[in-house]
Amino acid sequence: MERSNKKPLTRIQKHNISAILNAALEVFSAHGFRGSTLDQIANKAGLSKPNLLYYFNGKEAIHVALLSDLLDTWLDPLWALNPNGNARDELLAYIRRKLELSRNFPRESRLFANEIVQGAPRIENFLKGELRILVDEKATVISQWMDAGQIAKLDPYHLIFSIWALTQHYSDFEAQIRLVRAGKVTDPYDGAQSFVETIFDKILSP
Amino acid sequence: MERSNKKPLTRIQKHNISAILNAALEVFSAHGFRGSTLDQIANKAGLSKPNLLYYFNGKEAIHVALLSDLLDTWLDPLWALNPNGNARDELLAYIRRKLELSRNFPRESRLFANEIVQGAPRIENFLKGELRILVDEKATVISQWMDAGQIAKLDPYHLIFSIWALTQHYSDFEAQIRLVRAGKVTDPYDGAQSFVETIFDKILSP
DNA sequence: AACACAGTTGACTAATCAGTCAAGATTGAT
DNA sequence: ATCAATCTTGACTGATTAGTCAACTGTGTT
Repeated sequence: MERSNKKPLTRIQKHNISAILNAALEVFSAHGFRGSTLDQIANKAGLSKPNLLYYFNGKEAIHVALLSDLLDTWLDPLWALNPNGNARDELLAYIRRKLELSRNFPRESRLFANEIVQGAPRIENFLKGELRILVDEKATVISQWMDAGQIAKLDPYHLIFSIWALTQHYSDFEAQIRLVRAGKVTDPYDGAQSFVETIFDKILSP
Repeated sequence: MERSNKKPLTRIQKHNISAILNAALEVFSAHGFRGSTLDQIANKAGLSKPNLLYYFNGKEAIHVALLSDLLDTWLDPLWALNPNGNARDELLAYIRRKLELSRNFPRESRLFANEIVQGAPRIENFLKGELRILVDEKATVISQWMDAGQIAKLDPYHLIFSIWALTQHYSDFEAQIRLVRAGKVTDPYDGAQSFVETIFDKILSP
């Protein structure tokens, strides 16, 4: 993550590292990696640029730290899908968790989106490694639910992608929703949960 | 669009301007505005950088030219939604057009996505102007269809957003789909059309 | 109080990149 | 073939930006 590999962090280190990561998340998610500057990040973190580089070995290192923090969080909701639970309840709970993640961590979601739209150069290994294995595993579970007649028969992969698409749309394309609904709606998430749950309820009906 | 406002374009102008726009679309959609360089674009277009700047007044001008070409195309499928047609047929046709646009113009779609994810700084006026008016108009049409009992009652705005989310996901997040399905599936659009049509058929059922 | 180490910074460097310019090459109409 | 307009480019400039460094200040442990 940062410079050292020895354990104990001082009070000042903890404070500054978290200030840097928070500032970097703000800046990277809004402007992309190339569009962000160390000065912007240092500024937002309340540090000088050399001071920022005292804690991280470079721009790339900050970005990597953010992404690896993020990827674990990203897997969690899908991990929690319980093969022994009720199919519809489990999937709707997954959808709810994913939507909440989008709502509560829009900057993280956009950081991820920026990365993917530009071809996922830095998280290729995560996508075709950990994520792929998890998705395969859960797609199998979903298939079994479908075969047992608990939910409608659909392509389980496309089903998972559709959940990602719909839930992340509200954070990643928030600017579009906000501007198209300008004046009428202040919170882009207004009505999103009930809408998404309603349509997936219909989609999953056998 | 470019330097002059007098009419007739020479053979060389036509050729080079289209080579530049094509190269720029390739580069901007893959790396974002800030992540792209004039050298990359000039290179891909087979021109020297000064020569490229002979045709366009700057990096920004190329980007603006691409975006304004794109925005018209973007409105078309929604424009075509016919208030006097059959609700379900019209909506499914819209979904099909939108998915085809994603499949046939993935670079354009990603250019747009890059712009939105980063807060839509350059197309704010389009979003809260033309697009907003069109969306309001079509949302009203959809509401009337719902009131007439032709399709299920849902929030028409969220319905439109969900169509955008699902269809654009296949081009904008293509890298994710490709890597998660690596080895098993070569074309990310495989099965997409039938999946998307199936679920919207269910969603729209009264 | 003294000292070692953690933390901080102004002033740099080197690289990258958008954009300029003046001079030269090509084109096509006559 | 001539010539004016169009087209092309090597060699620049100036701005921005990632990253360095040596010198300085603050902290907490004894």
